[in-house]
Order: sequence, then structure tokens, then C-alpha cells
Amino acid sequence: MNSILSKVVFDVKESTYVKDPQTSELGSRILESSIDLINEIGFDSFTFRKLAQSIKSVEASIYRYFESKHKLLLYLTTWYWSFTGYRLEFTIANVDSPEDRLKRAIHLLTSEIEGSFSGLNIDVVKLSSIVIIESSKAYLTKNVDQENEEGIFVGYKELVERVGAIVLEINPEFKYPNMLISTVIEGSHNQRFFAEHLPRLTNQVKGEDAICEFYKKMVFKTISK
Amino acid sequence: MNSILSKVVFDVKESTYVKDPQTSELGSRILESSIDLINEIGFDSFTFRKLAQSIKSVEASIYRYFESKHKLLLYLTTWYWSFTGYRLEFTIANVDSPEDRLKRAIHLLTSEIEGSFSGLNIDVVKLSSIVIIESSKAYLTKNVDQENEEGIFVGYKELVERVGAIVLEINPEFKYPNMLISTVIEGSHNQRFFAEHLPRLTNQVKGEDAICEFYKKMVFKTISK
DNA sequence: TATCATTGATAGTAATACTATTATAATTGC
DNA sequence: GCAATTATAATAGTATTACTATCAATGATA
Repeated sequence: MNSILSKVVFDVKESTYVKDPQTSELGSRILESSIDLINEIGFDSFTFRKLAQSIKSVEASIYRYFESKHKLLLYLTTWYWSFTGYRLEFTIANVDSPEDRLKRAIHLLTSEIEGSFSGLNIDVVKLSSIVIIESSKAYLTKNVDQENEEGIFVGYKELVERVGAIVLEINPEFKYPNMLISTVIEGSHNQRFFAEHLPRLTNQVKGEDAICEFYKKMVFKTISK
Repeated sequence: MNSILSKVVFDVKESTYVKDPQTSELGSRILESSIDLINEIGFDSFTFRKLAQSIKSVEASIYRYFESKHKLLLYLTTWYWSFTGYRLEFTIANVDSPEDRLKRAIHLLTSEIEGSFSGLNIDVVKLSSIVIIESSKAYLTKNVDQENEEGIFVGYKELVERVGAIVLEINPEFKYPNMLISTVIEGSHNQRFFAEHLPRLTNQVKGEDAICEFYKKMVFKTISK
């Protein structure tokens, strides 16, 4: 899969940026450095001034790509959902059994991303830890409704519905497929954060990826008749 | 239960405040108005200046109670967990069957809070919607570890462990009780938000509180042997 | 060679998140 | 009932943030 990644374009809604950062060298540096910087200091302390310093440019130039740091966060998260959607298609392609497809999907959504994805100018490992810690801040705002109308969250919704559809293949009577899958996605992010910072809120089992195991079992038991 | 609420003191860690707001009239107004204001404009746009205006006081006076708006949010959320812990004890008191206790606990944690809780100077209905939308911002920061050391999150942890213990009564082999319960709590908050703003991420069933129903079924199926 | 777009450099504004100082009002201790 | 203490209000001030505007330098394109 890696080798073909360079040929794929992950779509990000236009309303997240002023100028597409993937079309210029400065834009790439903005993306690359913002991922580093948000990881280091957290989104709350992250400013365009600091970002400008780290890429040896100026604030005004960054504003030509993104209206605000919030829009930049939206860009990064929607890119991630598009990327994850693509990986999902790959992961379940040609797998006949819906149970097997679901198992693979849950694994993809809950396990820690690792390895190198060559051909990409975005560090997806670092990006995934941003998504874990910061992505909920992208929608927990007073602007959700407007941004939702602009279609910013379609990638995320499609991902949830795509996996939800597999659930329905297995059990067409199940009433809450999307609730189940969004619980899994958001839940696994929370649990990764808890494991590192608030361990009493979770459970770790040595020798296994407890988060991944837990959600697999949870899903299959929950949808069983 | 309502009538005795006025006799109960819900504990909030001292490190969240400079001066205990429950001990003065200005303090009470700060709490009351901040809950209104955060509900209206959201935590991100909320400032001490605006709060001061709404209570016809000045910024400097508010700073004598809270170091920052982040600490005020911590105060409100930890108060809420203390309050919820108290309600939980009441809800499961004298119920013998652990299954029944668990069912009641999940109901408490996932259903929409309603009715009036007289004897309280805090509007818990409004506070609960703040918790749904804003509470994750209280811990998704670079300061979690330090604030955790200060014991700020004990109330939340105790709540999770208290319900987790019921899970273990029912199935002592179950490996992920805390993961399950924190998934339920955070998940139900997310789903309430989704139902209102991003409905494709959830499922609504008319005539039932789908969120509550879903999590009850999920929990009991997940912990079954 | 003219022109067009991109970036950098600089400056400036309004709002935010505080801190400090002093005057005044309210409470409590004796 | 007065003095001492404490709480609050009023005002001012600082550093940082989140932008916007202007203009010059550079480099690509036609």
C-alpha cells in the first residue's frame, strides 16, 4: 500500500483553507511544522507567531493559507479522516466475510498507527496523536452547525457510516450502528489518552493492546442477536 | 432526595480555586453567571471580562476566586462529578441485585438530567450541558499530569471505579471495567452532542432515549460471559 | 521586458489574560 | 460603638494573541 500513497490525493474541504497548502513549498512547511509544533506544545499554546518562527517565515504569510488556527486544525483532522477512509477501503477490500471485514475495520480504527507511510509529506504517526488529543476541539465549538453545513465533517461521517453498514450486514436489526462506531472511534482516542495520563480511567493488560481487544469484543457482543 | 440536597456539600479540590466561591455572595454570583454565560456563548468565547459585566463587577474581583477560566471550568466539572457521585450512591442504595444496580447506574450516567434540584445554588441542568460540551477540554491539555497529581480528577476516577466495581461483581473475570464505564460516560456525552449537531454520527429512535438504551444493552452484552 | 503572483518585512489594532494599586464599603472583634 | 480587618470596586497598566493592511523584493510566466 505504501508505494501507491504518493498517487493518492486525500480530499480536504476547501472551506478549511484560504490557499491550498499542498500546492506550494511554504504550504508544505506550514503543514509539516504545525504538526510538529502542536505535538510539542499542544493546540492551546500553539500560535501562528510561533509557527512562523519555526519555519522562519512571518505570521502574515501563514494567514494567506489559513484563516485561523482553528481552520488549520480542521484541515488536519479532515485530512486524517480522508486518509483513514482510504486505508479502510484497502483494509477491507476483497474480504468476503462481513465479520472479518468488521474485525479489520475495528482494528484499523482503534489500534495505534505505526510504521512509515512513504510517499506522504505528512507525518501520520504524529498527526494521529494530534487527532487523539485535539480533534474533539475541532467540533466542540459554537461554529459546528455552520461548519457542518459547509460539509467539513463529511469525511468523518462517511467513515462512520461505511463501518456502520458492515454492522448492518451482520445484523440488519441492529438499531444503533453509527452510535456504536462513533463510540468506538472517539472512545479509543479517549482510552489512549487515559492510558497515558489518567490510567485509573482505563485498564491496561500487559502483552496485549487492551484498547483494541476491548473494542473488538464490545462491538461483536453488542451487535449479536 | 431533593429536600436533603441543601445539607450536602459537594467537594471540589482546593487547587481549583483561590477563594472558595461558595463562601460569599459574589462567589455564588460568579458560579451562577458563569454557568449561564458558558452555556450561551460557549467556553471558548467566554472571558472573565464578559462574566464581570454580567454580574456587574470587575475582572480583578473574579481573579480573587479563580486563577483562570480554565480553573473555573475545572471547578465546575469536578463539582459535577462530586454531585453525580452523590446521586449515584442514592440511586443504588439498598438495591441488592448487582444487575439492577448496574442498570440504574448506567441510566444515571447516560440519561438526560431533568427536573429541579431544589436546595442547590447551582443549576445542574445547565451545568450538565456544559459538561457534555466542554468537560473534555478540562483534561485535554498539557497540564493534565500536574493537575492530576493535585488530585483534581479523583472525583471522576472514583465514580468510574465505583461503577466498574459493580461490573466486577457481575463478572469478576471481566478485564476492562473502567474502560467500559469511562467509554459509557464520555460516549454518552458525545452522542448527545452528535444528536444535536452531527446527527449522522449517531442514531435516534423515536419514542425512546436511544442513547440510554444503547449503552445499557452495550454494557450488559459486553460483560456477559 | 512587462506583469503577475508569492513571500517577507514592518506596522498597527482590538481583544485577551492577566497584575498592581488604591479607595471605599462591609464585617467582625473587642 | 469604634477600630481593625477584609472584601470589593475602580482604575490603570503589561504582554500576548489574533488578526489586518501596506509595500517592497523576488521569482515565475507570457
